[in-house]
Amino acid sequence: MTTPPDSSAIRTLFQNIGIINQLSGAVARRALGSGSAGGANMGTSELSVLGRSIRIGDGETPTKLARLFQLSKPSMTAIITKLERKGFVELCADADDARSKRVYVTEAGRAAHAAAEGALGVAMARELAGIDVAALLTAAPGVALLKAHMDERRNGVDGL
Amino acid sequence: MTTPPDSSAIRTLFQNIGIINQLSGAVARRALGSGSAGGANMGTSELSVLGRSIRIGDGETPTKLARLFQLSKPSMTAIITKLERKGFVELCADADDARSKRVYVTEAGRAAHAAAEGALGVAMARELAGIDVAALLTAAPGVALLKAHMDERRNGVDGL
DNA sequence: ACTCATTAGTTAGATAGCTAACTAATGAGT
DNA sequence: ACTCATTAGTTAGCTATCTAACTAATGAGT
Repeated sequence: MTTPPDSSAIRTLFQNIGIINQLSGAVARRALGSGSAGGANMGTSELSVLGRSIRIGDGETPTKLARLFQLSKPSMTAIITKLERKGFVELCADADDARSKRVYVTEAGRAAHAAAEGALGVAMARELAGIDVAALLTAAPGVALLKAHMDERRNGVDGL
Repeated sequence: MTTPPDSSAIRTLFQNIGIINQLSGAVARRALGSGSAGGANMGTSELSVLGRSIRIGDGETPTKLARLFQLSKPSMTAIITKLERKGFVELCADADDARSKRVYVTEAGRAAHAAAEGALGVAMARELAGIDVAALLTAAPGVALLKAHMDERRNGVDGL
């Protein structure tokens, strides 16, 4: 009973997810890297952090951001340091809690985000050209379910 | 027309895929790492290469394996070197083509593979305990489609 | 008001993937 | 038979992630 009957299908699913992740990462890296079309020279994680801070609101703590993206705290430190060096975010001390910092997006950060989003959108559209988008999106609910399940499992497992 | 109307849903899909990949990688690493339950101390890529060579047949060249798993040639060199050091595979020169090598799985490799598969199966079953497997598998066709599409796109893009 | 477990952030070191560039062998075109 | 583009595999160096362990601040329990 340890291994369900569908284990082969599930293994294939995870393997395909791994390959997709790898290939899409390569596409994104190429788009953001030293791109001609407004490429802003940032990594995909940097873009995600910037995007969330712009869309939903900045002033979050690094640890909160690490949790949101399911990244370790050291990884988030590294990402924020890179963004700060580029002048895309500013780190301010939290008035109430001297342990915490708050991340704010600068104007330069907003501009870089817009440019990078544009470049990435173009690259992804090109990458997905010709695919049956409706068929592709049938995967979304199952994937979201799996992500939510694993999120829950993880939370509380180890030190974020 | 560069950015389709569903771009937000697609972005979420890719983001969820990235998180799933990361979390499942952590689960697998824990299961294979220094595991008590027959943990064979190998990485997931090593296990995949071993598994494919056992199930479908060994004697493949490293480059062929790299293509099959959509990994770069240097990565495959690293994986095979690790497997060889552990005594799980043997590398033989190809008689017909002096540039090529052939990868054969040893008896120790077969045993290690069985142990690792068992440990991983248990870990994955535990990880997925309580999930709606049928709902999960509704994602499989869409994911397979996307993987196939990106596979095709990639082939011929750069030097494998 | 002390003590001590918890939390925020960082530092150090390991790992697995990548690209670029190299060597050696092959084979196609002249 | 030469030349040269292609292919197999490796090496070197980069990047992004991780875990483990650390410091400093917080706050709950006594």
